[in-house]
Amino acid sequence: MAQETILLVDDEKEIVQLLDIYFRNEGYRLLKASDGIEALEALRSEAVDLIILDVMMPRMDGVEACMKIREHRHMPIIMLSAKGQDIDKITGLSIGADDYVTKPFSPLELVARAKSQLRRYKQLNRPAERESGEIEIDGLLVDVASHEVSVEGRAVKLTPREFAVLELLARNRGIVLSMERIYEHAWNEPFLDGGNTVMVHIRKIREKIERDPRNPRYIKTVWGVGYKIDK
Amino acid sequence: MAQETILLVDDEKEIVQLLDIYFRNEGYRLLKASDGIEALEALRSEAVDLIILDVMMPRMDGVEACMKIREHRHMPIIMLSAKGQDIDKITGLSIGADDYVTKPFSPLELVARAKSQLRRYKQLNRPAERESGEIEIDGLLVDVASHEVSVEGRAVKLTPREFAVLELLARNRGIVLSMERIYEHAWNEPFLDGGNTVMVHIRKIREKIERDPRNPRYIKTVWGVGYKIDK
DNA sequence: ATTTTTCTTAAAGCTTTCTTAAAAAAACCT
DNA sequence: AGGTTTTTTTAAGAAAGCTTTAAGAAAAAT
Repeated sequence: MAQETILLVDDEKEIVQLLDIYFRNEGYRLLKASDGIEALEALRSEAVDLIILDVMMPRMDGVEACMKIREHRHMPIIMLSAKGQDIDKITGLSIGADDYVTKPFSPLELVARAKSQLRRYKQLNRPAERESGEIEIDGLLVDVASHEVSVEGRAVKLTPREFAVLELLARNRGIVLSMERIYEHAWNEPFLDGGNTVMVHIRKIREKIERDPRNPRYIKTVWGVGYKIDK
Repeated sequence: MAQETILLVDDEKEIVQLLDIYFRNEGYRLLKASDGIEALEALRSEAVDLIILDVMMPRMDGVEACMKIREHRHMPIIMLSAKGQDIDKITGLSIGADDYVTKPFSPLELVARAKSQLRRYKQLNRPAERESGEIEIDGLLVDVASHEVSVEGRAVKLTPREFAVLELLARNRGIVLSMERIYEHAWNEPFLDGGNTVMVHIRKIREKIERDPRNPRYIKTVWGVGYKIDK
């Protein structure tokens, strides 16, 4: 998955530095700007997925920057405001921000809110991603929406991981997938050790969907390479 | 597909201007009215697919407008309300809005909810125009309009939140909904912490509608994914 | 302002799932 | 064929996820 970029706009060095650590730690790319003008410039040259804007800044404050950005861009914006800054006044303006956080705030909370906004934004951009909800292979039916699998009409209960592995293979019919690729896709984390977790899962899946696991009809072993479902 | 039309009713210029950008960008036609009276007029002369109504407006407020519209029309209505305005009532029988967003709202969230309502109504008008305001599942009756629920004829009293959760699941039969999605839909706010509030609510609902909560007939747990009601 | 209801939080207990390790089987290579 | 490597199979312990309870906080009703 591509790394997401966050633009943090604040003139207070300490805050920027602090948040830099937190967002980096969560795997985001963090761009920095210290006022509205800089922010607008940064937006011209970089692809940004989310903006965090402090309200109080020199040259161009957060409110103005927010409205300017909104004229052209629709990525989520989170506003940072100080306690005394009368939140109601800011939020009442309907400047188009998506969330508001008051200082002093917990960095973790801001990270959580940022994540939440990014999640929603991503979903919005691909709503019709019903990825053809169902995959049918011979007599094997994989229904992503309901998370159900059936073989020749008989329902089969798979665990989350098993489902992820089977779905991956089913979506890539005819393509051999290495253990690494399977692991990294289905587990969503790097494949480090040389464990045989994936194999064990394949075994479990076969046990459930194959009539004769020794002679699998669906998930074929490609010796020395990986697994695949034939086209 | 023909362009869909949204009628935005709000007296606050900034909000209208802001949303104009968003909905235009998403490919909708946006009509504007600044109070309930104008809204009703607009409805007479134009074909509208969805209405967004601010609760607080001069001349005729959103609540009254909503009720008036409901007398004649069957179309999705989303209310913009301040926090603390009896939300349960807004989506309840007397007022009859389909959804609501509280100010200050995230434009992205409003767009997402608008899309969701449009999708729902389109599906409703196509296969079998059966929105008697009731969803029937096996022996479970969910009355969307009056917010009443009964099992095998016996009335069951659910709290507003419980109802929101059950309604969401009932409207999405056969689809697994994650805790996140359930929370964000039924609570109308971002799911930040990893709390188990949703689970506790599910438990309460089961206690009320299931004969044997351990072996639920309606709300099924999908391990590691979420909850669903089977189709 | 008080009572009642609803919601949230936290923790304990239970169930399911995942991982690990090791032995057995199969495929490959020379 | 014999040795080597890779995959399959098993089983048990560890980890993760779900359920249930209960008590306090918050919200709503009176």
